[in-house]
Amino acid sequence: FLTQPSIISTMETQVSNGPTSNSGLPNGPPLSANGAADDSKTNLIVNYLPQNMTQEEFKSLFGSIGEIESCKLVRDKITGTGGLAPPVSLEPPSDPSPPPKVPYARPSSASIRDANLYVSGLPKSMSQKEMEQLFSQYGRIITSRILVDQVTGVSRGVGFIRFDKRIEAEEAIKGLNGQKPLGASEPITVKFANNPSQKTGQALLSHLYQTTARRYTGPLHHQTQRFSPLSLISRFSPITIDSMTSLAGVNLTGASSGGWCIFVYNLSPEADESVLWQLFGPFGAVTNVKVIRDFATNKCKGFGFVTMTNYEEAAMAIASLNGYRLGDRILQVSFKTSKQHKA
DNA sequence: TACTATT
Repeated sequence: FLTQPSIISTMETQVSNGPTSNSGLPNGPPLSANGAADDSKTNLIVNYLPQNMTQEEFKSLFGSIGEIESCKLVRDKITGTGGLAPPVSLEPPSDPSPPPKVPYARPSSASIRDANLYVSGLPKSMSQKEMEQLFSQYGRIITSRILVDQVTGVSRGVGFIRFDKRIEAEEAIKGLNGQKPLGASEPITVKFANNPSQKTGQALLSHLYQTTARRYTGPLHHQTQRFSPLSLISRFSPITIDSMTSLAGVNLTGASSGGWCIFVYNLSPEADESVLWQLFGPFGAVTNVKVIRDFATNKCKGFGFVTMTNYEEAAMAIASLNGYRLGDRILQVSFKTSKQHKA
């Protein structure tokens, strides 16, 4: 049931209002006091659906369980890809009834919107349970997650907490943002999470910008280096670099399941993602670029990150772009290290 | 001005 990782992420939970009219049939949805359909026990939310699943496939999946009154497959507004949160309405459960295999959809209301928090700087040793314990003092947690490296399974120090109510999330930010968890050496950052569809749009626009810009600006001058003999840098194998940096007391964290992460320093305040695409793209497969910006000014803080799939191409990009003059600045480019630069 | 992280 799990999907392949993709740059196309699914949309934020979007719960339909479900059935609004009573069918009048013996098995129809129960009515609340005001006569409106009570779908609290018949409306389900289903996450992590395959992105290519169709409405028909989704319906037939649940149709084998019971009669479906209505169902909706929620798709990303921008990409049209599916994958999340179609409310399904089934006949009311018998009493007593077994617990549902998928959670009931919560009734849609303004008070539960924007209650999702993004947490970074978590100690790598902190478990999801421990994170929940930290946040549970501020309210009822609906969902939580800690992002992990897909290969090693180790925490990336980043997670999500969705509270039942927005005011609970606000209180958690006030209480925990910038605070050190018990025993932690670094403070955590707690903020409202981005809406996934926003990020999807940004990624698409970056890509679009990249491909469109290339089409009209013609070959970049780095492009020839893409075909340079790789044997020249073969002595810089990952193992060699690892052993060298271990001796130097610097940990490389450039390598991960997502590819090789490159640290780019001395970007101008006006730098944006497209400049990183243009600089690194000619050297090979670039899967991600990120310019780090100041929250208040939205200006680049002087550095960014580029992820490249292949080690040889990443090494060639670093060898070529470290010391490269961009405008009036000399770039410093290296594999990302785990901590601050050491001389 | 020196190391992110957005299910």
